[in-house]
Amino acid sequence: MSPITSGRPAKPATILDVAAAAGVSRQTVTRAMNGMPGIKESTRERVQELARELGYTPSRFAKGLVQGSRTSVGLAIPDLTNPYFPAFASSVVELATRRGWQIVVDDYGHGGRSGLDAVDHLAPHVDAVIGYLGGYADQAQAALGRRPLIVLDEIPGGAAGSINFDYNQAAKLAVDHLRHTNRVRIAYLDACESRHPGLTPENQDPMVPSRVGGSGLCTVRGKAVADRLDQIRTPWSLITAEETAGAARVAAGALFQDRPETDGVLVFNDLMAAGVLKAAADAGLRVPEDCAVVGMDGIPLGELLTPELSTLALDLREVGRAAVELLDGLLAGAIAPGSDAARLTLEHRLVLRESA
Amino acid sequence: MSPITSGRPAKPATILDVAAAAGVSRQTVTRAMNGMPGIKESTRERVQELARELGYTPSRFAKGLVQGSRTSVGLAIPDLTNPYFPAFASSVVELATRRGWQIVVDDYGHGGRSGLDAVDHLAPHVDAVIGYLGGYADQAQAALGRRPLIVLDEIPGGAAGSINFDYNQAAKLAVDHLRHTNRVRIAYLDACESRHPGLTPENQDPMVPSRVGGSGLCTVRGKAVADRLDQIRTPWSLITAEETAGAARVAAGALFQDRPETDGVLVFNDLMAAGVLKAAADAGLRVPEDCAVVGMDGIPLGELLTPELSTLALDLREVGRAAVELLDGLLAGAIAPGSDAARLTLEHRLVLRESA
DNA sequence: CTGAAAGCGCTAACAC
DNA sequence: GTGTTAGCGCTTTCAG
Repeated sequence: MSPITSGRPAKPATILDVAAAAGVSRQTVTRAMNGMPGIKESTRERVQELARELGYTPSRFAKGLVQGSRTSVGLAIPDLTNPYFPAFASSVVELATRRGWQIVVDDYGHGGRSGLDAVDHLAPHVDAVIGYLGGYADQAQAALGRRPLIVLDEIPGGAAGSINFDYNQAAKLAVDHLRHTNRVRIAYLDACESRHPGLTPENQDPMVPSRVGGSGLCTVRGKAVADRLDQIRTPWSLITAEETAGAARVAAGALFQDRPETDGVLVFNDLMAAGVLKAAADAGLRVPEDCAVVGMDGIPLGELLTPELSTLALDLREVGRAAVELLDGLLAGAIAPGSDAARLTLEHRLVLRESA
Repeated sequence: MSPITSGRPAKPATILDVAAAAGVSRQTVTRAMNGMPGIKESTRERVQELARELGYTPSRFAKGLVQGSRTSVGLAIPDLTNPYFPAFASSVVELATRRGWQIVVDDYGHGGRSGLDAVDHLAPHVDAVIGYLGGYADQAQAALGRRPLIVLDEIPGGAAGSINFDYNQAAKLAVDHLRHTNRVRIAYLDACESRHPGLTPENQDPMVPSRVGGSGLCTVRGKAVADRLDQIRTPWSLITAEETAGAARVAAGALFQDRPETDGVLVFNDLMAAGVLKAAADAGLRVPEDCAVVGMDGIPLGELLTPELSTLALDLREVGRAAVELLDGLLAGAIAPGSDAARLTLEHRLVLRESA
């Protein structure tokens, strides 16, 4: 029988405990545990057996200290509950794993935490952060020191890397499509109270009136849509809702009630667009005959809805790939932090399915 | 100006570099960086400034080695792309973060990796693992040594903790509902080639014939459904598909073609049920009038579908909470590994919406 | 094949 | 207030 089989040690066993139990030096234990050469097979087995019995697990800290870490990347995400983010995360995790990196996630969507809180929480444990922070790029990069931060969908500021989306291009695609299909009473449903990048005073356009209920545009997405709409002199209304399908459903319900002439709705994201589709059904509206609906994101969810959602689609696996490769370049020193090469802009495609 | 402002050091700065630059001892640097008392404010600021300039970041390994780790938990997940898993992960991440734990995720759904691969990958970096491994409980627990493993939805074997679902109860709920609403030609769509726990030889029932195309039941879920169906002597057919909405749509399409008399379909999970709903629409079937559809999982997606999906719902936040609390107990020694208290069984609720 | 020394970067204790 | 001394648990030399 084994010398020590029972009793759960308060202190976990160390390499010395195993060495002592086996009557060998700690080197021999290292060699046995790590499959290193220069050790007799019988010794190795004996040591491994003892290690198992003692419940010995090498300290990842001691190991990391002496060997240099495998790289670990923080992933800061506002809400795992919005399918957009898992879709993105899935891609990041896959590519990162393939590189032998590990991903530490922080979903900061609960308990009133911010993207900056997430970075602060991650900072002590990671070598870099990729995140949708909703506007703390500078402070977050400061918290990370020299370790690279890649922000998505926000003003990059001092962040080492950034990925942005060309919403002007996207808005043009969608708005023009709506107009070309003869939609003349267009509404845009924006997300508010969101963790998405707000408009700064500079790019806040006082000429864009709040069309409904005195509320205004909240997001750069909204700004781009408004600009395009105004540019082609199309009357439109603005509504806003929290960034959930349920809230969007309610808001769109009110819209369809107040302005039954609405014949096209462009929506902040696909999840909210799903709510709009529901609201249209609630109101007895046929989509797209009575009213077209266009979402934004391109998440797989869109294809499961009825009618299937037309949307400004991002290739999310591609976005993830871009983030990971950018980080790789930054980490390797191949890309300079803050340089042009570290400032990516991706474009949406207009994917027409059934809803528009 | 600062003494060293440019040049990216190959070796990251250590506490000694900062101490040297500031002309103080490393202890003082520690005190400055960690907001510890017993240091002059001016010194603290000077040191912090220098640290920033040198790009100094305390080594998490050295820190962990000396302080004892914050606990880090691996989360092994088969596919972030199935909304079920992010919903679960969201809950786990929230509760874990609240405890100051960090979560390292591994989505093993890509590149032919298994749940065991995921655990092997996570093992060196974590103090425990929570995961849907799809059947490697014993080997995974062995890989973790004394560190607790909590497996979900599989035979727990030697895993320290486990969470299972009472599929017999669930199957009864759904099947009986279908029968009580006079569905007489019921089909069950099972997931195959899945990472879900297969039937072991012991619980494989040779009396359950393969009803369609020579394929058989793959999952314990399927077994429970089959048992209940047979028990109440209801004729039924079995079809199988890969665990995606698209595959389910194709499979269900074939079913509706081959057996147009089918008036009720029970589906392995909600994602696949979404595909079945699509297939029904493709076939011109009205749901639930012509054919009822019942899913399993209770993910929010179900409410966005048309018709809204009736389903055997799990409270996923609750499942996450159970996993985290169980792990907490295990880690604290309040719950003994493998004991009854570490073997949880949760139940589904039948949530009736529009599709059945 | 095995052991002894040295040191990774940090912080807890104690000095001063 | 600040510096000095000891390790944390492990792997890398380098000797035997």
